[in-house]
Amino acid sequence: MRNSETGLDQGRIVQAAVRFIDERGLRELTMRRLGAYLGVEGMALYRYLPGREALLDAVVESVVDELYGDPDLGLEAPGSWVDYLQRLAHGLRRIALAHPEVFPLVATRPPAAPWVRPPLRSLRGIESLLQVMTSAGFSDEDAAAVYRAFSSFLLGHLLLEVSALGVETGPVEEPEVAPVHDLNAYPVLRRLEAHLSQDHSAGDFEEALETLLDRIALMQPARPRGRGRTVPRNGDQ
Amino acid sequence: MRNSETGLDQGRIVQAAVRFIDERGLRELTMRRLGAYLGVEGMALYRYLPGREALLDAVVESVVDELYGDPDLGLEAPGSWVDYLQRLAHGLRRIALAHPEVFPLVATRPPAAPWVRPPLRSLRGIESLLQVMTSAGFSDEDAAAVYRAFSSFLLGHLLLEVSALGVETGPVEEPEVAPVHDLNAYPVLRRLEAHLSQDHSAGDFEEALETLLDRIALMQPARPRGRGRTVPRNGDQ
DNA sequence: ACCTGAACACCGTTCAAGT
DNA sequence: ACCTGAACACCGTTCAAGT
Repeated sequence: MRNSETGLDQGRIVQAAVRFIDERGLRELTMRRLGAYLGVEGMALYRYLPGREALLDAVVESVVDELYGDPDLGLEAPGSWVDYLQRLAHGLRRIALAHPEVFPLVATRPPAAPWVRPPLRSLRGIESLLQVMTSAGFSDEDAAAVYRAFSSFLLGHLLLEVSALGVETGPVEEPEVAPVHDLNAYPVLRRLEAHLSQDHSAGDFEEALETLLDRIALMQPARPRGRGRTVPRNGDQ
Repeated sequence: MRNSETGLDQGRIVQAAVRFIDERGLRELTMRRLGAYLGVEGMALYRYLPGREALLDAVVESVVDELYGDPDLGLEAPGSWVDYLQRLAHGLRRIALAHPEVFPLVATRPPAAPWVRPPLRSLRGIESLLQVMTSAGFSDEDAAAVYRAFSSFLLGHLLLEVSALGVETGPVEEPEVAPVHDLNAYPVLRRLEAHLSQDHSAGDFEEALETLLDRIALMQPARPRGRGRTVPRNGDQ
């Protein structure tokens, strides 16, 4: 038997790294500390990974695979393209909220190819999105445009939502006496403070997603395969 | 005279840091290297800045101030709210493209308050946006919603555009024999590769901005002050 | 086969000492 | 007043040595 209980293992290391980041934040992650976290000397990790950068890439891949690997999500057998995009969006949001400290990494790691955009980083995922859209009758150009629009929608919303959770808080500590800038100089801000501090993320996300899907539906060709979406009637039957 | 020619200075240091990042990338920026870049010993920087984190914050602030400080942009005397939001969006895009290595920092630095969202990071900027929207007749709730929608729009588009430029490329080097994953396993991707690698960023940005502005226009109250925008006629006169 | 210890070149940061 | 040198506690990474 290779690595039954005690032994290291690439998968085991990456999984530990994800947990470590979830618990203590990205900035605390150090090869030596991750080693200690695993009861080992840090230098031992280099038997299984070429270095820190490779570890971070593996962390991102592992977290994103939670999405594409989950059969419950039904990304394999989507009903309609609307259905598919909705599941995909909600799935990614679930990941972002489950690993708020990891998500900025998903969003900013250098892409493998220029057309591989965060946060849908995996070739598998991109392939399946394009597959779904083109099968639904969208042209190649439109499918590519949908991919771009969808990526930027997700990136913007999820990064913002996650950063509102207080991510990147570094070593934390120190409430710091007066981080409240002088609000008196900004009357409108002060008046709207209550509105601004309310959390609208879930609702905003749904609403913007709906808008995006409606916009995509307008590209849709005449007789789509499985539309499953009521779009604002545009004249013809 | 205090720091005429040779001397250090907080402004001088921050400006040097911006240039350093533009030239060699964020990951290369080190207190010691920035010192050397300024002809000084690195430890000398601590006379002017409390530490590295503070330096990064100052870098972000300085870059964002290029926007709010520029009177050409006309953010001070906006014509209509549409005009204002357009100038703001294009101004931020100009910044992102001018400093692609700095922008991820603008996007991911921890916000000063929970309602201060990247990339519109400055209280001054947020105040003026809210001021413009409420003066145009938008309710407080709607003004806050516009602020949120606008932030996530900008964050998504600009981060994606900038990351496509090859940001975060670390120490660069090494084209690495085969970074092209096995495209044969992904037929749709392979077929659409040409479409996907085309750069649509400018057009996509304009189009999405227009859509967003239209969506905002629909919140607009009955008799706006300076509308300056033709919205799809909604029934009444 | 797998981990450790020592080592190297680098960090950020502090502080006494130089000028 | 302003910068430097030495020092400290930490990095990532390599590699010979231990078991």
